Amino acid sequence: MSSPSRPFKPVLDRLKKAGLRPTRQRLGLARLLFSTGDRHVTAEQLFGEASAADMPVSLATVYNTLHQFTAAGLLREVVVEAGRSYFDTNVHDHHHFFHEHTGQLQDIPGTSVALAALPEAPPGTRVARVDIIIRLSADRAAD
Amino acid sequence: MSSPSRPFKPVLDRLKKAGLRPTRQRLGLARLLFSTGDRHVTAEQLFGEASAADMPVSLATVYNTLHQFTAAGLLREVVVEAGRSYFDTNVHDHHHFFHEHTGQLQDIPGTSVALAALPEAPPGTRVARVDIIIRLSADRAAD
DNA sequence: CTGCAGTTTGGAATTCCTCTAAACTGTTGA
DNA sequence: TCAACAGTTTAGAGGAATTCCAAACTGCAG
Repeated sequence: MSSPSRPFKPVLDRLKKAGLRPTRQRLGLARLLFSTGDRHVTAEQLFGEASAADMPVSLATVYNTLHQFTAAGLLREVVVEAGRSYFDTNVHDHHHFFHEHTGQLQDIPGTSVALAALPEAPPGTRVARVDIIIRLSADRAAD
Repeated sequence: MSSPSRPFKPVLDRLKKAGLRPTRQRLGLARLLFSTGDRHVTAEQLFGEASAADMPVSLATVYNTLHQFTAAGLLREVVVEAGRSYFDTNVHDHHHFFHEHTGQLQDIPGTSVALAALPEAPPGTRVARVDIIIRLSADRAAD
């Protein structure tokens, strides 16, 4: 059988804390998102996984849920390609490799990238976040 | 009045060098793009400017041209928001402020931001580019 | 001037995503 | 337990940005 609620309570609690009613759909999507380590998914991908797992959910709900989770701090949205949003289950401070040839996004281990200097924010603004994306292409043969 | 070909030959030459036939449309768009210092434009914006300047050009051509210029190294594409591409006339090594509240993109002066350490590229890949985007929000009143 | 490869174009098509109004469901309180 | 309502879900329409397409156009070599 399926074992519905494994390391599940934490997520359930976080949903409640965020004021999100723990519905069948949200719990199902949360399980897909959070039960296999860090992930980077698009809405379409997650929708596909849910369908494949016979978890009836509409695409609109997948979008709603991803945005609600993001607002609640359970996910982080990463923009690397025009016209496609990735959602990252790792909400800690970190940056990304983006494989341009495959469209794959990958976390960069915490400390191996850092800013030497952060410029001052223009007057009237404050830094909301710093995104660093290292774009990778397939290696050309040795020079 | 309008003085059609001021600091124009350089662009014309660059187009030729890139194998792009210097057509009416491409020259016109190049003038809009390159005659007023560094800019960050979207396709729709540029299309609007061309229309306003009585420069007949279709939206499809604006898209084609922006991509061809980018491929030729005259422009650089910057992705900060899902579903909208900015094209930057500054192709030198630099990074960006992004004003989340206005959608405005702004160059960060060359040296005021730099990486302390660049992680090794995963096997089989090489670093194509590093994008740093500092996202700004409106300053909340003094803490 | 002619011919053609390279360009441009309007409109249809596509892709992602959001909106809407109606149906549904967790929770609360009697 | 159960009614009732606010919060959710949903299918499909709607929308924004971008690409595709096939026909018309235009630099440029000869």
